[in-house]
This record gives sequence, C-alpha cells and structure tokens, in this order.
Amino acid sequence: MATTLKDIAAACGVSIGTVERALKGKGRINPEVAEKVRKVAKEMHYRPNIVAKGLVNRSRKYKIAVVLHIQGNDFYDTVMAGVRSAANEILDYGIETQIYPCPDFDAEAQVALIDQALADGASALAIVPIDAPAVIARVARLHESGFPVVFLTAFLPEPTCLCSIHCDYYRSGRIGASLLQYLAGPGSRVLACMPSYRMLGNHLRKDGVLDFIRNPACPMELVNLVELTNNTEKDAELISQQVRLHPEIDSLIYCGNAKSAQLVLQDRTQIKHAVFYDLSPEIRDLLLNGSIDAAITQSPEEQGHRAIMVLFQYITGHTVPPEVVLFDSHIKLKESID
Amino acid sequence: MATTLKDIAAACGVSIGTVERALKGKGRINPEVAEKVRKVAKEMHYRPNIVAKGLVNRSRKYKIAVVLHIQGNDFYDTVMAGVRSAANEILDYGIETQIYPCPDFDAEAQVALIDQALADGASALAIVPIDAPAVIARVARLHESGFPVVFLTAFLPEPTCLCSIHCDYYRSGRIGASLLQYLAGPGSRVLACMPSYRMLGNHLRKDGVLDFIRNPACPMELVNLVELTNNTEKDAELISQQVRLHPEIDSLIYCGNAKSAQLVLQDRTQIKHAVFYDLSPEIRDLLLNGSIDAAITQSPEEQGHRAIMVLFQYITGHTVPPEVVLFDSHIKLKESID
DNA sequence: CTGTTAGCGCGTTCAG
DNA sequence: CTGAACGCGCTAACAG
Repeated sequence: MATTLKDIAAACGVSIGTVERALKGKGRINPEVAEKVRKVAKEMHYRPNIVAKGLVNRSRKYKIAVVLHIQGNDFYDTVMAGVRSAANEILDYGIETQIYPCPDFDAEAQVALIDQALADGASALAIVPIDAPAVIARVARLHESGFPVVFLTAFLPEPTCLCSIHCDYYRSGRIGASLLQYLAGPGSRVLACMPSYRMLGNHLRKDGVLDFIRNPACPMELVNLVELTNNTEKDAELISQQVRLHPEIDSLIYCGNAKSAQLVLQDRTQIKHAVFYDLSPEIRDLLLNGSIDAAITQSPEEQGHRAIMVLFQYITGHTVPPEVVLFDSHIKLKESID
Repeated sequence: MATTLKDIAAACGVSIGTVERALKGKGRINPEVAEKVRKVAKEMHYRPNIVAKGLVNRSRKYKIAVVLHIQGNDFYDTVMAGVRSAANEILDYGIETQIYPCPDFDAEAQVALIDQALADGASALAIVPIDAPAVIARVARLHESGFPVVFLTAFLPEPTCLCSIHCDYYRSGRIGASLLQYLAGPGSRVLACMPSYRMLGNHLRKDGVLDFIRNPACPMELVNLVELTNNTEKDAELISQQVRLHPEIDSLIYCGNAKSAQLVLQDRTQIKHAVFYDLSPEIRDLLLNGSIDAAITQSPEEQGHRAIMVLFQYITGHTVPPEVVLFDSHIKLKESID
C-alpha cells in the first residue's frame, strides 16, 4: 500500500494540510515542522498520487499548444496522429491540446502562432521550431520565463527548451549511407537528395550521409547532393535534371516527398538501388513493388505522442524530463511490410 | 468540458446513482428510465473518466500476474523491464503487478504458477505460454471463464486469450534471411540457428527463414538448420560442430544466446557475414566490433509494457483490446548503435 | 426501484 | 502558522 498524505499526517501528528504545505514549501509554515514532515515523508517513500492530482487538475483546464512548421507533409501527418492519440489519453486528466497549423517554413507566422497560443491560454508548448532568428528569439524568451517548451522532431542551435525530442539525424544519415553501401556494393555512384537545410536536423542528416560516403574507406562515390524544397513539382524537376545530367548515377539516397522521385525510379535502367527516408503510403508502395530497396524510419507517431506526454508529466507531476529524448532510426525492407 | 454523470443526472432529472446503475446495467432499475438515461448519455457523448475510476480502484487492490516460461535470458530480461515500467505507471491507479519466474520450458511448473497467481488474488494474467498440453488446457479454461489473459511475445495454436502480443515471427524470419542475402550476396552458404521450437513463434520464424532461402529464386544455399536449447554450453558445442563439419559454411543467421556463438565468430576466416536476432549487450558488442553485420530486434521492452497496459485498460476501463497486437521487427546496423 | 452519502488522494480555501 | 472542510468524477453501500 502506497503512503498518502494522510499517513504522513498521522505519523507526524499534524494535519494533512500542514503536510501538504511542508512538501510544497508554500504558505507560511513552521520551519521545524516542515523539516520533520519532509523527513518522515522521505522515510515513508511518499510519492504523490498522480491520479488524484489528475482529478483535481480537471477544474484547472490546462492547455497544451502544438505548433508546426509545415503543412501537407506525410511525415508530419503521422507525427500529429501520435499527438492526437496522446491528447486523447490525457483528456481525462483535464488537459486539452490544441494544434496550430503553420504555412511552410514561415518563421514570422510561426512566431505569431506562439503568441496566439499564449493568448488562448496555453500552459505548455510543443513546437517544430524553424531555425530562423525570429523563432529562436521568441522561443528563448518563452523558455527563460519558465514556460515549458518541448522541441518536436526538430531543434535549434541552442537547447532553449525543457526537452528536445527527435532522432539522431547525423546517425540516421550514416545509417542510410551505410545501408546503401551494403545494397549497391562498391563502385556505385550516388545521388543524394535531402530536404531543406532550414531545419537543423536535415542539415545534420546530410552531413551524416556526406561524411560516410566521403570517407576514403568508403567504396562509393557521391556524384551530387541536392537540397529539396517540399514542393512536389520543383523537386521532381530537380531530380530528373540530375539523373539526366549525370548518367553515371546508379543509386539514390533520398529524403523527401515520394511523388517527386517517382519519375526517376520508373526508369529502372539507371537507378539500380535506392534508400529512402520515412515511410509514407507512397514509399510503402515503392518498397513493395521493388522500386526501392529500403526505407529508414524514425517512429514519427511515437515522437508526437511522447512530446505531449512529456509536457503532461511536467505539468501534472512536475516530472522534469531529460533534456533530450532520442528516437532510433529503423531500417525497413520489402519483407518488413508486405 | 467533458460530460459527467452529474450532467446526465441533471439532464434526465434523476439522481447520479440512478444514472450509474442505468449505464452499468447493475442493480434494480426501471427499464424505461434506464433506456432514457442511456440515450441521453449517448447524446451527450458521455465517456467515463478513467482518472476518477482509478482513484476508486485504489481501494480495490487489483493485481496483475505475469508468468514467464524461462529464466536468465537477455531478451526476456528486457521484456520484463517494460513490464516493470508499466507496472510502476499504473501503481497510482491502485493496480499491483507481480512477476512469477518459471524454470526453463517446464510446462507443469508454469501451470502451477498460474494457480499460484490465482491463489494470490490475481485479477488478470500476462503469460509467455509454453506450447504444451497442460498449459494449453489450463489457459483455455481460464480464458473461457472470462478471466482476462494476454499472451506476451508468444502464443498457442488457439488464441484462447483476450489479446495476443508478439511480433510477426514468420515475417521476422523472412526479414533476416532477406537481409543476409543482401549482405552476403549470391552463392553464400548459410547456417541457421534457431531457438527451441517448443515456442510456437520460434517455429514460425524458422519457417520464415527456410521458406525464403529455399525459394528457387534465392541465390543462397542453406547448409544446415540447428535447434538451440537456451543452454549456453550445449549450444556453443552444437554450433562449433556444425562449422567444423561443414567447412563450406560462410554465413550465419542466428537467434539465441550470444555467448554460445562467440567462439565461432572469432574465427573470421570462415563466417564472413552474420545476422543475429535481438540486441543483448553482447550482441551490441558483436555489432560494434564488426563480428556480425546486423541485428534484428522486436521491441521487447515495448511488448512487455504493452501487455500490462492492455490488461490495465481492460480492468479499469473495460476497453476490449484487439485480438492481436503485432510489433514490427527492426534492423540494426553498426551505425545504428555506436 | 431510487436518492443520498461516504470515500479514493490531493489541492485549495476559509476559519481559527 | 495550522486544522478542517469541500470538491474533482466515480463507485458502492445503505436508506428510503
């Protein structure tokens, strides 16, 4: 049987209210009594009951705000599915969650959304921060004021947040390159396509790919590296251009919208091996029909879920999360998903 | 604001107790009133607050029993870590979890443990069922009596349970074989080592490996298949024997205790490529020092966690889980973990 | 058959 | 400075 405030009160010969104040350090209280209560509480291994707290919280109407950086993206749709499922779980604890969509990579808009969330009475923020001065400044100010912020799937140069949740992007780049080497074998000539470097994580993933391939011990050659835009047509053109321009390209490592790459993959005579990032329905199909060899995923749904749970724990239980929560990258083959 | 019993009571002009009985269908109640209450409740989208329920449950002292089938196994130690973490999370809901260790593959002992758990007042059971008549009969009886049972990482020929939690073993076998083909290339000669077929899942995984390699389109040759025992020394001997007996063996697909395979791997001249299952600390080391190429994992910790959560949800919220919860298999390379 | 009430553990408020 | 009391939503026991 877990010990309760009542137990401690009885053990100390004081009232339950006094125990409460002693442990919280709130309100006026005799220092000696407080000291004794704290000692007894520790001895009895007191841990506040989060369920009871939840019931009380119900009347307080906490709100968690979720701010994105982009729209109409398979990966982030999955992240949001995780957010929604967590939001649903914590509804009974009296905590609401509101999602604020944001135009693609629009830093000003993102800052405005943060302010909007605060105006709506948010008491915590999960954000996919755009690496731009306006956002950096706004988030830093928020964090310094003690407001709980978590970074979700992305991060800023400085960890101005309670907790940063993402995959190890650099490593994920290395995993992709290493896998491609296994698949395509020595001597293969690689085209790498990576998403906007405006997101710091994408920058790191690109570096992981580059460092691996450019290592003298690596028997592959990097023909070119392209930065994508999240615009389907533009990206499709970019890629087609590259494979036309460099007929020696025979393998592909690709992180972006599947639709943009489909044309290139249809010509099976040139691209012999391909590793893709993430696992949208389209990429699933590419895997299944053999257009690509493997996909590398990073549990987007779980990341979204975790972000909400971390804030929930912090708000209700004052549990301070680790500064960084890293999610593993997973390799999927055709056999993994059919 | 979510609707509560009180809201419904007010809307129907009855007392909160009547609403409770109407929705639960318990105790004597006027059928017409019950009907009306249920209708209003549905209209107001009533969903019982699980947090409030949790508080009440505290005094009821529910118990979840976890029964294993084996001892001193890295994989199951990790599963149990997940079980413990979930157990800890639901403590505040007034639900205790007790773990019952079991001698290796001893069906009689496992049945005795089930009975022991019931005697201890368990109200739900998570079990790694041994595929033996005694266990099958006992579990079936339990399930038919309405007692909540979940199968954890293993299952029986018949799904005599509330929910079965495990990975897709057959698929996991195919993934391993497919990966080995990528790594070792055509013409490689494979030794496959799989754990005791007494567990149905292991049987299926073995079939997955076999079906993949024996497919005429597969350019690998299966030299031999060995069934391991979970006894470190015996298994080490078995494997050494095989590689001595068949000097043409050059690659290995292996699911078992890492220690038993270490000797064979030290001789790098014979085994050129190896795919292992699971990711114990020893297997981590093998990956890092290049003794093996890849490991295939199945989120053991998450599986253990989920088993407890499924039972928790069922006990407290009467949430009926899906019959099967499948976990994905993940491929890890050296780059995934260093 | 139905209404009332006492908690579950905690947080807050209001007297003393 | 401290104790007592109420309420969060739900359940169970009891009174009518």
